[in-house]
Amino acid sequence: MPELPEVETVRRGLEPAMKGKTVAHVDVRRPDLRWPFPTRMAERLTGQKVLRLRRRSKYLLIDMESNETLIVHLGMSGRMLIHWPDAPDGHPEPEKHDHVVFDMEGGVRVVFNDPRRFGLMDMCQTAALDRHKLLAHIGPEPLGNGFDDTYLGAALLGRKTAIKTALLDQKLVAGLGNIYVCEALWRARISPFMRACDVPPAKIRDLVPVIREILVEAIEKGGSSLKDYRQTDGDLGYFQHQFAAYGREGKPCRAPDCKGKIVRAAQGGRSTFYCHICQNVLERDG
DNA sequence: CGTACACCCTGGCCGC
DNA sequence: TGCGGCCAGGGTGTAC
Repeated sequence: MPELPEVETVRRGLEPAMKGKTVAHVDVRRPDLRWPFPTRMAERLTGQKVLRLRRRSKYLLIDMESNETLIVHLGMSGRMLIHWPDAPDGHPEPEKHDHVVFDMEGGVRVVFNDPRRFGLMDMCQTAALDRHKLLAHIGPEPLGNGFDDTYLGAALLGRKTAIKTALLDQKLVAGLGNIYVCEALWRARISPFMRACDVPPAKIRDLVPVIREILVEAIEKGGSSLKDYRQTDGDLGYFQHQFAAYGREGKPCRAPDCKGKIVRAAQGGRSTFYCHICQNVLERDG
């Protein structure tokens, strides 16, 4: 599902289609996603040039020349499909879950498709983005300078919730979802069930570079599939990465010389994947 | 404030 | 084959 690396991949993929181009037409094909679309969204975007595309956490930020920013969240199943103008049969007819169609000057079409409609869009003054309800309380970017072991140690202090749950908290660190949290804990050999405040300082020091490595690797792999971005299936390879833990229930642990198997357990209503040997999970409490 | 959990939504999959 | 039930899960809202 779209976590930080996937959103970053989408951002990079959209740049050649949108950056520096003027929005010629916007077709809003249903009234709402998770929330109603911003008022007069189509009118506010039409005729405006896209200055740049940014990302904050899992949010895609599209800055317009009008000093407004379009905020896009892909939710669970959201995609941005690009239809280039040189396609032999022109643009295909919109499909059932194509909710917003952006026609750019020059003929490129960008389609927001989201079957489950957990995605959302909003607009706000670019200068006021930091104060926007969705962005104001998000923690530091894991690939930025604000995320280091000093910060993480302080953030986990006194938190009794499981480290798995804590890392999913966007106020603690931005952009991590279920997949990359499972992968990071596996790689750092930390039990997902351990209370956040009980994670030893040495493990916290391990966790910071591990999280960075995993995200960077995932972005690089997403980037390598960008050449396929023109394909109408729009698949960015969300599940093409080689995960070590996520989704590998019952399969052998990939750690060298480890004879363990990946286990799946419910934690906070969602699946956690881990190796009970590497991650030293005894019962259910780390 | 921290913590826990229900809820939103659809498509895919599994078992009967 | 058809159908019910469950699962995926990010973020919000509510309750304790």
